[in-house]
Amino acid sequence: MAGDIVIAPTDIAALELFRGLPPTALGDAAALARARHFARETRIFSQGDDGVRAHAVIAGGVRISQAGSDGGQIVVRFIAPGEMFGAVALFTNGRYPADAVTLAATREASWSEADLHELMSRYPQVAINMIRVIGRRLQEVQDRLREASTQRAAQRVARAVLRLAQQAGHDTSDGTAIGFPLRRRDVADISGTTLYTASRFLTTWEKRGLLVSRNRHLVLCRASEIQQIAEDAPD
Amino acid sequence: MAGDIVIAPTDIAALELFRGLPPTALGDAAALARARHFARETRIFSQGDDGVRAHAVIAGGVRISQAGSDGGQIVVRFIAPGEMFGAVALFTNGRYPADAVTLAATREASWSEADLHELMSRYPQVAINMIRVIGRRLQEVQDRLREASTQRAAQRVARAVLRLAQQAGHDTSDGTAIGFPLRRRDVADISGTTLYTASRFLTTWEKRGLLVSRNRHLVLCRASEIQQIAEDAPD
DNA sequence: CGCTTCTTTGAATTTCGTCAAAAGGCGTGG
DNA sequence: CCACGCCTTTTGACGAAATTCAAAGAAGCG
Repeated sequence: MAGDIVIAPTDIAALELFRGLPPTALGDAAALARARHFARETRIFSQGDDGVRAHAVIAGGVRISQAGSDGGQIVVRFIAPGEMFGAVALFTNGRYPADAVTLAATREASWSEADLHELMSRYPQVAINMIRVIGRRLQEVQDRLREASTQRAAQRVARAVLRLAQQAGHDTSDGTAIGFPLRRRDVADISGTTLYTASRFLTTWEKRGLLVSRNRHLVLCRASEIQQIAEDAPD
Repeated sequence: MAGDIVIAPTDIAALELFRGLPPTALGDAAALARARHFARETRIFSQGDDGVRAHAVIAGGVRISQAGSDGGQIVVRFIAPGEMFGAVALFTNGRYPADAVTLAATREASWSEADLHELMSRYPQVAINMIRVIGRRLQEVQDRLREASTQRAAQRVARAVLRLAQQAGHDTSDGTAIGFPLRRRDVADISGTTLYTASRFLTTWEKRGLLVSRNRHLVLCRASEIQQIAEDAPD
């Protein structure tokens, strides 16, 4: 299920956490990293686990989801290549606050708490990068919170797919394709709505030619019209 | 409206951002700080402003609220004494992402971007503290996002007042009083519901004796029963 | 004492979640 | 290669929760 693999310094250089660091720092980071490979739909860690490490996706994708004491769950975030995950818990209470499950076959690297602190004290830029990454995510989650409280389901679903395209989209002949597979359930859980409501909107939009959904992969054909829906009220 | 005032190192020592620092560091921080005093309902900064500084409340309270392109707005957070605010923008895009307005007469301190970076490079613990603070807030906002998406209005309002009591509550003869004044509108905006819905629940609970609302100050009398409402479904 | 702001309460409307069931797609194993 | 089964998606009907609109009452402030 989880196989150890080698990791190249060029992989490390592509991570947001180590942006702008000198080659020696990248070498240090690579030397301290534990690299692994996971199959699709494999759990990397679970909510409540201790032994927290700082993770980053090299290739593939990860779904970070959070379940409440009641049944309800949301997708906190999807992690695309280059992004880190699970690291905030190192600085708060030492337990993962959410589940991490691969969306597809995935390569990841991770660092222990001690090693990350070592890297941060040796290269303060790592701490600065981390503040920037967490800060951006804080602002993004705050935006989503505002949307969840003030906007309707159609707008939230539209914004969610736009954000995903921004985060992990690559251009194809017929539009912007989102880099990892998403079920309707995933779209619902990141939009803050139900499977049924998300399905209704996506199907409607597909019939209008705004997007295409093929084999759990979304392709946005007319992003500007989806943007319209995100801003206006209509369904 | 805004008057400059002196600031004592003991005030600095009480700030979450400078926790665990040696006295010399506190002195440096105090020397670089700009301290000011604001009357009630005064705007400290506005969404979109540049010239970002890192702020902290010494005494009083601040409402951080965010408005979308549509009319809708939410309260992102209330800032109690000792807490920082407005600092994340220093590491992201250099513009305040929200409005900051005083809830009551308030003393605050603030640092320029250059001075904060200076303090961080001289005392790395400041950067670590900042990561911890932002990390905690990220987790808190994620919790609220999950609640907004999966729980009903009654539960969200109940959780909001419990969180506020936790954050800024002090015990009195008849229960836990929240340290700053809150209108129904404020409670609604932080619960992700409307003024009317929030009012209905609060008056219902007040009639049941779970809490008291006097002159815009909330006092939680039976926190355990409010906790019940937050966990169960009933109104 | 009058004005403004805040709060309460009622009634109608709407959105969205819930439940149920059928149809589709994909991979696996025979 | 086909058939079977499981997972995913679609679609309809219903109901409940909460927003919206309206208006009156209460409270603080000058």
